[in-house]
Order: sequence, then structure tokens, then C-alpha cells
Amino acid sequence: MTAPLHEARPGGPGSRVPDTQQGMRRRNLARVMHTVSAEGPLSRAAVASRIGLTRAAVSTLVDELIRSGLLEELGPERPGRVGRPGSALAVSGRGPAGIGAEIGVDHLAVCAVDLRGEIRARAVRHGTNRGRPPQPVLGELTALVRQVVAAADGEGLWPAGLAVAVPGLVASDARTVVRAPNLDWHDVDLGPLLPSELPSTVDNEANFGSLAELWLGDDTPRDFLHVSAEIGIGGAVVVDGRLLRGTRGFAGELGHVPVRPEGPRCACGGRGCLEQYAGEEAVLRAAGLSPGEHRVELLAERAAQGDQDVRHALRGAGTALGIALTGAVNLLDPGAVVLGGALAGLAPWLLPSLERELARRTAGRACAVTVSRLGSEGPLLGAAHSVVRAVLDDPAGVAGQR
Amino acid sequence: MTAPLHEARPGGPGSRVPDTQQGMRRRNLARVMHTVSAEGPLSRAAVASRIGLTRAAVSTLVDELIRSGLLEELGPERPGRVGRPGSALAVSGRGPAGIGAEIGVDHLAVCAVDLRGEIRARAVRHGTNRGRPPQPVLGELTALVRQVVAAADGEGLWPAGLAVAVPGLVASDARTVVRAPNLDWHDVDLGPLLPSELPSTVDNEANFGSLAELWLGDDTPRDFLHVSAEIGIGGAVVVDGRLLRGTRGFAGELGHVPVRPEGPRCACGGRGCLEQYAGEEAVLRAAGLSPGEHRVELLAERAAQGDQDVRHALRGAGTALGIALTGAVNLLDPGAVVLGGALAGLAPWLLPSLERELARRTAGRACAVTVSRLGSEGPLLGAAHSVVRAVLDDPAGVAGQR
DNA sequence: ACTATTTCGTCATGGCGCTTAACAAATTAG
DNA sequence: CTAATTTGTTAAGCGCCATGACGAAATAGT
Repeated sequence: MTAPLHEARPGGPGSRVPDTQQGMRRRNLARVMHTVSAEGPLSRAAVASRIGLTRAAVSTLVDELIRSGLLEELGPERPGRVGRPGSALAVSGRGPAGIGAEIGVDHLAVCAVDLRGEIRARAVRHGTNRGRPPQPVLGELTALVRQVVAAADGEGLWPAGLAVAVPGLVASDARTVVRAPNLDWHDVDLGPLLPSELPSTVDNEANFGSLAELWLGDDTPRDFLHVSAEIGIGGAVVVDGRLLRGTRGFAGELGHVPVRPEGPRCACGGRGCLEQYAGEEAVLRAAGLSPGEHRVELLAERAAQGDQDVRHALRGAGTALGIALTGAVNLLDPGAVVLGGALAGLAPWLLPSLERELARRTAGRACAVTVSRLGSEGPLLGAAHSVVRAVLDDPAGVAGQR
Repeated sequence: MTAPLHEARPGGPGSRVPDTQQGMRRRNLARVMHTVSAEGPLSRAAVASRIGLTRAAVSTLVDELIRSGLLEELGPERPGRVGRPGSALAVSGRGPAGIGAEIGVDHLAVCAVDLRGEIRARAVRHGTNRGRPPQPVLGELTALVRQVVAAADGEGLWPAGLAVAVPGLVASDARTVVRAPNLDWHDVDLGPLLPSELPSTVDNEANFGSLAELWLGDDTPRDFLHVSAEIGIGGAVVVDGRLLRGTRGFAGELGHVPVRPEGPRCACGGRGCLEQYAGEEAVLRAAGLSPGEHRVELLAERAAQGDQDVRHALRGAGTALGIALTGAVNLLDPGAVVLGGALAGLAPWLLPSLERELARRTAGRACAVTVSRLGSEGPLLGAAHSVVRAVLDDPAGVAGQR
């Protein structure tokens, strides 16, 4: 459990990893899995032509993947064209599964996703975790995980790994929660509290949310900026299909980008940070609601009912977001900006002012702003899929587990 | 000439590139070159233990590299330890060379760098290029290139490629200058104007400058933000040792990050952009100098002489840079911010206010600010080295050229 | 001085993984 | 019903690295 499961690095020309024939085999197994996974049922010949290997080579690769339970033979393809019909191959629906878990402020959720990307089992427990110590929370989570694993087992699936999304900053060891303000956790090592029978990783929920967007979003480009608002305003930068983490894992912090340099003081020491204008507390206050008792969910409700104070507050937040995103778009030139998490639900009232501000300030270099369709499901799905991706990226590594 | 020479991508698990034994061989040749290049003279056994291959395998790889003229055998190592001494291997000083060229506003420069990273030949021509059409400028540049190539040939070097640094935005085909305001060039395809006998690439000078910092800087981390001020304020983002280009190649634009959202109007359509406070024109004006006749170089001179108006103007620019960089540092969490190009010379007067502003606003997440020692040499060196890196990254591809 | 030990570079052998070429099987086209 | 086309498998071959053994060249110990 040293790094997030889905971030196995191939190792470039400067790397120390030797290149042997075993490595070549592993990478070609991964190529076959990726191809079949991405392009639906495919014959051996079709796979071969797509990845550039010969039919003979693909045959032996496929044999190995079928023996490992990662691929399935669906039977002969319906003959439409001339020539002998191929035998359709598909990713197995009865092999390894990725277990995703989410520790939310108000709930715990676990799900199992098979290699085809389908959710095959899930479990939720409602109830606040704010201020509760880690031990009982993780105890309950582990119970839910075992429940989901048992359900998945009933469908012929076995767990390849567990990924846990947490509303806070996670160290690069992928197990220590540095701080999670909404849970009031600080420097907690979750390693010993997680089910020991599964290889596990922990990561920030915004990170998993952005990966979900990358893997499951419609038409999401390989370079984009994901903006969500769970704790503070979390951004995530995805470059070339990889999540940018930064040297200390802090990358993607959008909440403390200066919007008005002489604005009100912020707890971070700066002035006029984005959070002062578009953070949960600030928006609630601007809408005339008391931050203590109300939550973000209420805003969408009120705005939909036509509450002018709320709408005004959201317009202001959109403008502030537009200013902060102008800087980010200038710096990164992303293919898109995606609003996710709680912001997705508020998009109808945020977008107009946000887009106006952004378009005005980035004339000619503008960038599409889209809304995630995953919404609050993002982190959980991203976690589960991170395990699935790890299997697709290195089928050989996982086949040995069983 | 489709992409910058140094950006050949290996192709991850999802890629279409098949993994064959030839590819494996190529990558292992690259590993040997990189290792010898980075860690000085090394015996075959030392290389083997470093890259994880056996001595026998490394022997055949080294044989091939010596036959191609990329490696040299220096003779027996001085025996210090027990056992038979190895035979020292070094990167050849008489093989391929990288030719770098720079089209500056006031000069043209060309140099040849060998695989060891040493400059072996150079040529400069002074005189302004502002407003001159591309054809005569490139004609002169080509003449300089041929002159440098001839000089390199006299030392037993042959040109492996040419990389040209341009003060403007270059399209992703690495040959078309989209716009270079200081030269008044727009949508010029330099391809036909470059020496046809060499594989050539064109790129922005700020990009090459940041790569020079990555490859030649002391202790430059693999993730950093490079800030220079040649045309406008060019930033460059380097992530994991790779230059971030963005979907349209615009990435790294720092000049139009909003600093004061209600500030003065900017030509870009926005308001209060960084360029309004820290751009060449703005700083000259704030210092009481007329932008038309004076240049950045003058500022360092005056500031050193104690000119209070100039120092005040630079302090202001530093503060604005600090605000803009706060956003960037929050978003990217880089290992360092490096001031390069013209900013390096102004650093003594920019740094105090810049660092104060940055430290105050990023308490706890602060980031070191350093000054490039390459200064104005960066772009030229980066260009030449980009060719050298391409050779190190794929020795087999280059050996065939000769 | 002489031997044992260590390390280096090379060679022969073998295993592994892909390619090539040939073939039987299953379909369409004429 | 035959020819053509495409699929999947098989056997032979080649490239590349690993293994193990060897001579060469140094140090360490007696």
C-alpha cells in the first residue's frame, strides 16, 4: 500500500526499471484487456489488428487471460461479412471486482464494480460522522465492505482491492489522513483500521471524483480541470489522463486562489481567497442563511423555488469562480472545466455569471465549462473504478492473487 | 517534423503501440545511454547493476552503442577496489550533436552541443529583427547554422537535428509560428525556410528556457513553475519532468492571470491582468521611463545604481507576481518557482516583495522561489539540449541516420 | 612470492515471446 | 459447387535477455 493502485508507472527511458520479456508480456496482456474493455466484444483477429500484434500472439495472450478469468468467450459472432466469423471476446463479468468506499460527513457507502464497469453490489449507512473518532467509523465501514464482498461473491466476483474516498487531505502513502476538518480527524493512519484481507488505498474524494469524470464522463477530454465543493473548494487537475498531485500532494487547491487581493482576511493567512466568495459558509451567509444549521443542499432547493437572495448569492459565487478559473485556464489551457460534486447541482445558477466572467477575461483562449452528470456519486464510483483500472493496467499482477 | 523532438512518448497500457522485442531493445539502449550520461564514466558491470540487466545483456547493448559512435571506451579504470578493474564507458564526444538556434528580437544565435552536454561551437549575429519579414531572417539563421555545423564537423561531430527557439506562440506542428508580436510575424510556416538537410523543430523560447532549467539547473525539481518575461510574462509548467503544453499549446500563460479583478482594462479583454502590473511596459511606465525607447535591461542597471523610482516600480511588480503566483502554487503545488529570462536579472529587487506576498498567502503550503543561473542563455541551451535528449531517449533511431 | 578471493567482460546455452508461414474451419460470392 | 475470404491454431524460426562457466586482472592473506 505505497501508492494509489491506479498509478502504476511504466517507467520512461530514464527509469531504473529493467525491460525484460516478462515485462513485455505484462504490457501486452494489459493492451489486450484495455482494447477489449474499451471496444466491446471483439474477435482475436480484431484485437490483433488494433494493437498491432499478430493473431498468433494475441491468441496466446487471450488464452492466458481466459484461464485467469479476466476474459470470457461469448461464442461465435453473427456472420455478416465474408469469411469465417470470429469468436467474440468480452471482459469477464465473473472475475475480479473493485471495491469502492466513501466516508462522507453524513454517510458511509460501499460498492463493488466488475471489470465491465457495472455496479454489482452496494451498501449504504446513513448517519453523521462529524466529530466521531476514526475507530468506530472504520469499524462500520469494514462491516459494510464485508457485506458487499459477500454479495459480490454470490455473483461469482472476488475483490481485487479496496479504495476509500475521504473528505480530507491524504498523505502520499495512500493511508494516512493528514486532516479532514469536517470529521475533525488529524494525522490518522487508516491502514490498521481497514480490512486486512484486501489490498487497500485511501485518497481524497475530490481526486476520486475527478478520476470518475475522466473514466466515466461523456466526452471528457484527457486534460481538464475538475472543480468540486465538498470541503472548501477542491479542484483537481488532470493532465494527459493522469491526476496531478504536486510535490506534497496539495495540488488542486482552488479555495485559496486570490480573487480580490485586498479582500477580507481568510483563515489561511491570505486575503480575498476564493473561499471568501464561493465557499459554503460565504454563500450561505450572503444568501441570508446561517452557516451553522443549513447546508449546501438547501441552496439548490431555495434557488429552484425562485429565492432571489439565494440566486443573488450564487451569481456572486459564480463570478468569483470565474475570476479564479481565469487564472487556472490561462495557466493550464485545459480541454474543459468540469463542475462536479455539490457544484453540479448548483450549476444552473452559477454557470451564467461564471461563464460570462471567464469568457470576458479569456477572449480567444476560452474553454468549455461543463457539468458532471455523476454528481455526488463521483467519489464512490471513482474509488471502485480505480481498482478496476489497476486490474486492466496489469492483469498479470492480479491474476496471481487468486 | 510533427512534434518536438524530445517528446517521444513510450505509450502506456492503453496505447496502440505494440510491444515487441525491437522496442524492448530500443528502450534498453536508451536506459544505458541515460545511465552513462547521468552518472559519468561507468563500467559495464556498474551500468548493469544500475538498470537491473545482466552484465552479458549490457555488454551487447554497449557494443552496439560503441559501433554507432554514441559511447566511447575510455580505457581501464584506475584500480582502487579488489577485483579486476572495469573498462570506463563515457558518452561520446565525437558522435551526434544537437544544434540549437534562437531567433531573438535583437539577435540570432546558434550553437552545437555534444552528447556530453558541452557547447562545441557557436555563432551569433547582432542586429534587430523587429518587423523584418521571416524570409531574410531565416536565411541568415540558416547561414549561421551551416557555419556552426561546419565547425562541429571539424571536431568530429555530426548534426542530429535542429531546434529553433522563437519569441512567440508556436503551433503544435512544431513549425508554424502562430504569432510573434515582437517580430510582427503571424501564421508563418518556418518549415520551408529551415535548412532541409536537418530534421528540425520550432518551439517557444520560454518553453525551451524551462527545459534548460529542468535539464541543466542545479537541484531543479521535476515539478516546477518557470517564470520568464520575454514577450509578456511567460510561465511554463513542468510536471514530472515533462513540459505541460495544454490542449491548444497555450499553457503557461501567466500574463493574463487576474491580479485585481476591477483593475485597468487589458488588451486581452480582461481587467487587472498581471501584465498590467508586472509587464515590461507597465514597469517602465511606473518607473517614469518611456516604454517606447527603453528596454528591460535598463531597469537592472538603474536599480543597481539606487534609482528609487525604479526600485519602487519593481517592488510593485514583485507584489503583483506574488499574488498571481499564489494562485498557481495553490493549484499546482510545484517543487519550486524559478525566475528565469529577464526576470533573473531583476530578481534582487523583485524577490523580497514577491516572496513576502507569496509566503503570506500560502502559509504552510509555501514553495521555494529560486533564480535561474542560466538567465538569457536558457532558450538557446534548451533548444540544443532538446536534440541531445532526443538522441539519449532513442539512440537506435538516430544511429540509423548516419 | 604465491595462493585465494573478488570482480570484470565474454561466451555458449537455454527460455521466453513474438513473427512467419502454413493449414483447417467457417462463412460469402459467383 | 467451387473460389475467395477471414478466423484461429500450430510449428518453425529469430531476437533478446538470463544463466552459468570461463579467463583476465586486480587485491588480500600467508
